[in-house]
Amino acid sequence: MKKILHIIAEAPLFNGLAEDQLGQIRQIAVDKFYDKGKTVFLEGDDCNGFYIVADGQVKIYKVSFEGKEHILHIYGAGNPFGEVPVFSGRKFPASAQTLLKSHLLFFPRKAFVDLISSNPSLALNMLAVLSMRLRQFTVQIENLSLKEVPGRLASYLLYLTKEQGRPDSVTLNISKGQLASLLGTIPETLSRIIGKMNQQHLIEAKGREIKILDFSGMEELAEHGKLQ
Amino acid sequence: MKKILHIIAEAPLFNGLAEDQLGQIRQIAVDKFYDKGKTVFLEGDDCNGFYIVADGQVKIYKVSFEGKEHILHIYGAGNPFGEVPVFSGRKFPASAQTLLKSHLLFFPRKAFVDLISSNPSLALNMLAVLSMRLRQFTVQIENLSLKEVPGRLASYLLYLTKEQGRPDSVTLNISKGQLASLLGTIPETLSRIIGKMNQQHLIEAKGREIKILDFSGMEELAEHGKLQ
DNA sequence: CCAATGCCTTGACTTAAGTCAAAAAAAAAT
DNA sequence: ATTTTTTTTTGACTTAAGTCAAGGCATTGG
Repeated sequence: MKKILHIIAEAPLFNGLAEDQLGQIRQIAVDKFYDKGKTVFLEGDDCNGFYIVADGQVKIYKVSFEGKEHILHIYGAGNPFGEVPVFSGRKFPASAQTLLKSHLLFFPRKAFVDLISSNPSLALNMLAVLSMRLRQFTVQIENLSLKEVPGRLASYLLYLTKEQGRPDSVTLNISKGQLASLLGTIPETLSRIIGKMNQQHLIEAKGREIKILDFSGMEELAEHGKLQ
Repeated sequence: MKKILHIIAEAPLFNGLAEDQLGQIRQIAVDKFYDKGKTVFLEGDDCNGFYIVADGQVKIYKVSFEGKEHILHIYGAGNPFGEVPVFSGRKFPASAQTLLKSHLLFFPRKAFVDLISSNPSLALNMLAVLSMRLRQFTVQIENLSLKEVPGRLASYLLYLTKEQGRPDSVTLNISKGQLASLLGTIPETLSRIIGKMNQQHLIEAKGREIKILDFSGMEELAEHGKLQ
């Protein structure tokens, strides 16, 4: 287990803060440990603070009336989540569950708000993080409303190549069922589309390993494409 | 034309701030006037500040490769927009255009960031505004990915009844074509769905005036419904 | 008053993607 | 290793919603 202070110092949210500020933040952070598949909070729960992933993986999701689940985000180490209701209100707008055994840092609402009130640079960092989130949401809404599923999948795979730093292959870090949910579709549809992309030599998918055979073809698909 | 100071004092973003703080904000606000249908900024433009609608109406939208437009938001008096890149980066993630003759207040980036740095309560207000935006986006994504168009329309109409304070009738403040774009669909589909809702005596639509005949039926549709 | 423009609706058709059911493959447990 | 369970794929079918094209309606201006 990493030292809390180290994790805090590495988190983008607290990037560039002075050492004594990091110390103050450490004071209010609470360690929490979860097994795989455990609920961190549920939509509608009262919010008494927010979390940062120290280690592991957490999904943020909503469930429809019929029980259909849609994953909004998947967060790994360094990412904060649940920070929205700290400032906007009292209830969580979505649910959170661990996908892996996870170590989370919990920041109690009141203590954190007090801290921000006396640390303008922390406030600015927080504003930057929320703005980035809004930007990502804009992209996600654009994807959902302007693109068909193949385009969304292509976008996601290209995003993964960037994140994983290899231009010609990616490794899915979630199951295909979860990926379907993240892309706003269902496993059957996703499976068929991956099959088609294979056929057309755009990709070569074997389990969770996916080779990108035609990068520019995928880019075209992500931008404005349909699959024949 | 309303006094700038008055508009500032009324805006939710600056709610609860002390008088001298409002004075400081007024110092940096710049008046801008636009005719109907004018572009305020385009996606990809460098962001040198953000806006608040003093009077009129502004749409925030994205355009797909094929030229299909999707409206993300429509903002009226009191609402800020374009504040995301002030904190997250340099480019606007979407475009903005006036729907009506509008009076906007412009807040230059640098001056505003300086102001926030010395005003923790302003920072907290700003955090609350961004959090509310994130919450709305969550709802919008949920709508787009979990509901079909009739459900999204029902949600929107019910939202309008709340906003306009009448439980049994609403007035659209935008054209049906724009409404279609806001709901992530096209005018033809919207027209057919309004027709069906009329047939089933859920609503009675005449031009931009829509009577809600069956409120609970609409609620059910918004929550988990399909139209027969 | 009538033309003209933009907005909305309707009809016929196509298609992307969902549902249901079952088989196949992979992963986990015994 | 073999059973059990979960995940993924495939097939047949249905349906929501998009496209294209034409017509109707209404608002504005000559």
